[in-house]
Order: sequence, then structure tokens, then C-alpha cells
Amino acid sequence: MRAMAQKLETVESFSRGLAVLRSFGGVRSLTITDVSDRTGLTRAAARRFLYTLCGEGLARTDGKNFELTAGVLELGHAYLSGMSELETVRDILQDLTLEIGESASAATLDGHDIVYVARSPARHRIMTVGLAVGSRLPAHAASMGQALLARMHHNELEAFLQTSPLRALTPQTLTTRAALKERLALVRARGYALVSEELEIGLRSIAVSIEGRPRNATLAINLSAQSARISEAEMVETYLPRLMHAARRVQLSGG
Amino acid sequence: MRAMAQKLETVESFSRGLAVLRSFGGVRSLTITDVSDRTGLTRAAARRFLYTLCGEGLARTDGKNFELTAGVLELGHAYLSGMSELETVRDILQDLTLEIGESASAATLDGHDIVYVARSPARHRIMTVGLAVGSRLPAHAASMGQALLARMHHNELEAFLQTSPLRALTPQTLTTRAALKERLALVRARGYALVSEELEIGLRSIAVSIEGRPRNATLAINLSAQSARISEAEMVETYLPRLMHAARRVQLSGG
DNA sequence: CGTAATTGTTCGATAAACGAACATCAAGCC
DNA sequence: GGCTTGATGTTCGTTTATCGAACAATTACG
Repeated sequence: MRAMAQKLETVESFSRGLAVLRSFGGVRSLTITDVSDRTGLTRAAARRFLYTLCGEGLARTDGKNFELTAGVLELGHAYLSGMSELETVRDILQDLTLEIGESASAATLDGHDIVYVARSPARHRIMTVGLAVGSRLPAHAASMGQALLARMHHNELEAFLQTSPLRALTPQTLTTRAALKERLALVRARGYALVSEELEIGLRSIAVSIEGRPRNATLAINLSAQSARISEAEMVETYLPRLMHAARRVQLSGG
Repeated sequence: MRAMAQKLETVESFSRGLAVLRSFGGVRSLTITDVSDRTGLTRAAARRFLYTLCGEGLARTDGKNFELTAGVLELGHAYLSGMSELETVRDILQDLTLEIGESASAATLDGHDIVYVARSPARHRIMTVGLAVGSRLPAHAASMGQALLARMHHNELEAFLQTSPLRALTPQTLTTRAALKERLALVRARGYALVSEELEIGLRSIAVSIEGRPRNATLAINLSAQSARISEAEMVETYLPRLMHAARRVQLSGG
């Protein structure tokens, strides 16, 4: 798609503006010069885009510092509100959490990452970084990522592997194409992805993909737990049946 | 802020692009002509912006229909990730839900709406429309909205009332400035906002705002229940103490 | 099949966006 | 306090990015 953009007319100022919006990631407040540094735009350009965001109600300024407003969430909401099945997915995930006492999530693939689209957290946090809708994690190291990659057509998967860094997050992360391909073959054979300590030390999760969805709207759901609390065998034995039942419910709901 | 934009240099193409992005709200898939109709842009302009979104990985197309991708969530995430206190807020809301068995939420004001920034849903859904982070509701009819409006400075509140439609969502909604002002005075005097069936028939909720936050970063939390399950008096007696305790925890956490 | 309407696209013209230069502010030193 | 230097914010003539009218392609209907 990025290659495609080379041949078709686009609006460069829109891209630049989006870069300005993204430059707020992780920080609350930025000056014109901060944004200029983060985006590579001139201060004059950064200023114009920031004032545009303010004019749209997406940012505010005290004259020196700029902050995004909650109105920005409306942009993400444009995507979520187009997914009519998402309410049902949330309810089903919540049932899972009540039943099992562990966090349940749904994610889709975007580039080399999974993106969380729904979450039902358990009371006890198990990852060092809190996850929310919109959070991204490297697909190769995440159970939902592997479940979705396993379903990709061969050419698509090759393209993914050619361009994905396969970064090591822990000593357990699969960082070679051969290792990941072997794992994905196993995922395909078993019908689920089980990931232990590849994403984070102490984290184990199991995922399945939702069948019957269009190729460009794939979705996976998972359950995560601390690896000290449950063995792989036990996760398969006690979590997997319920997870597959939930997946079936999502599928039957038109999800 | 919108008036301010008249005097300052902005990038009109960025605004137009954002309008294209927003035009996907509520639908999954749009053609060039659909977007043109929804935004008032020419088909040629709509096409350029759509292809820009595709080039940024925020949309994809089969050559005819365009859909947003999950990458759009990254834009909303730019706002959420700048709120360092949000993880703690989520945890605290979840404690509330576990304790009481009802949905707990946090929201901020944006224009005439509240915008949900965190949610801990109860198992039983109580509103006809599911809420998620990024969901917006009219502030005047929502308990968190009233809690936040009650804390506004006089001039600010007057400006809000001058421009807000005060739309009736139910026969109980407060739709006159006088009625709303009277309610807000009561909210101020009591220290909490109690809203019954003003937002939706069958829905009762109680909210408090978080003290000690900067004027432009106000936050409120609430508990919602079916009005048939709990009376106003009982909500005040059993929910309010816990809600205020949670608010205190949020405040002390730097939230 | 032929016609009309609708939808998607091209490219010369225009005006929107650009950034170099200027103005203002802040910090440090005497 | 005054002066100098460096950093930050802004202005406006110039440039080029974006524009939409007109054309091409596709679809729908009789």
C-alpha cells in the first residue's frame, strides 16, 4: 500500500498533519519546536498544523504548550464504530474472564503488529505494560499474532517475513523465519497458538482465530495468564475448550 | 478555539483530510462518491485523501470500496498514551466493579459531550448502546457530565449553556438552562451528581469529579445501574462512599 | 444493444502551503 | 540592570502542492 501511494495522487499536507498528530504519542504536552524536532517539519509548518488541530478541537494550547484533547478519540472511534460485531465480541470476552478469571482480548493484524480492538481485563495485572484498545504489540511474539499469521496465504506470509524485523523481546522470542514458520505450521496443525514467555517473561497466552471472516478483517481472541500460575498443558486442557467455544460464539454472531 | 482558527494560519488540507477520516464513523466501507457526499468535497479531492489514508496504512481499498484499518487506533492512542494516570484509573475502576458489581467509567469533557476514557463494565449490560473508550454522550444528560459542568467557572458554564442544544433524550432530560443550572447548584452543594433516566430510560448513575486536576484536564468517574435494581437513596448510601473513596485514590495517584 | 446516468480520473491553473528572514523571548554573564 | 547570544515563535512574498472542470470508464435501464 505504501508502494501504491507512489503512483497515485495523495495530499502531502494531510500526511504531514497526521505525523504531527502521531508525534504526541507517549507525551502529554509539546511545544512548536518539540513537534518540529519529532517530525522533521520546519517550525513554521509545525505551527500551522498545530493550530489546525486546535481549530478542529483536537488539541488545545496555552500559547506555548500544546496538548491533544479527548476529541482525538473520535478518530479511532471511526474505525471501531464500523465494526458492528464489536459489542458482541466484548460481551463474549467478558464472559470468558468471569468464567476463568483471566484477561481475555481480541486483536487484529496491522502491518507487523497486532492491534487490540477489545479487552476484558482480569483483576490482577500480568503484564508490566497495561494494554488498552489501540495498543500494539509485535505479531510474531504474541499468541493472537501467531494465530493470525498461521492463517495467512503463503505469499502474504512470505511478504510479512521479508519485511518483519522479528525482534527479540525475551530470550524465548522466535527471531528467525525458520523458527517462526515451524511454529506457524504447528499452530495450523493444532488449531490454536500457545505462546510462553516470547512476548514477556512470566506471560503465557493461548489464542485462536475467528473463522469465516473476510481475508482483510481477520480477528483473533486470547486468554493470558502468568506462566507461574498455569502450565502449558493445563492451559490447553482447561482454557482452550472455553476459548474455542467463545470463538464459535463470535463466529455465529456474525463476528 | 474554532473562532481562534480564523485568525491564525492553518492547513486546510489537513482539516479536509480529517473530515474524510471522520466520515467513516458508523460504517465499515465507503466509495469515493460516498465520501464525497458525506464531506461535501469533490470526488477528485475525496479520492486524493482516501489514497493518502491508504498510503499511511490507515485505510485499504479493493479498488472500489475503502475501509479504515486498525492502524487508525494509533491516532486515538496518541491521546491516551499521554495520560500517564490512565492505567491506575482503569485499575481503580475495576476494583469498583468487583466490589459493587456495576459498571464503572471515567470520562472527560470535550465540547458539549463527555468522552469515555476508561471503562470497567459489569457483566450485565444496562444501556441499549454499548459504550467503549472514545464513546461520546451529551454532557448535560450524563452524571459525569453534570459532575464536570458543576465545577466549571461561571463564564465557562455560560458559554457552554449558550451553545449547547440541551437535547431531550428522555422525558426526564433537563432541557432548559434554568433547570440545568439548578441541578448543577445541587451537584455542587452535595459533591456528587445523581442522574436518573435523563440519559436513558431505566438507567441511573452517580458521578463525582476528581479533585486537584488542572482546569483543562478534568476527569470524572461514575457508577451506573438499572434504576429498577437500586433506588436513588440506596445508590447514595451504598455506592457513593465507595465512589468517593475511588476518586480519592485516583487523586492521590497523581490522576 | 444503445442511451443516460453515475462513478472514477487526469492535468493545466490557481491559490494554499511553504520556509527564509525577521521579531520576540529567555538565559547567562558582567 | 544592561548587553549578548541562543532559542523560539511569526510573517508574508514565492513556490509548488492541491485544486476541480472536463474527460474517460463503468453501470444501469429500457
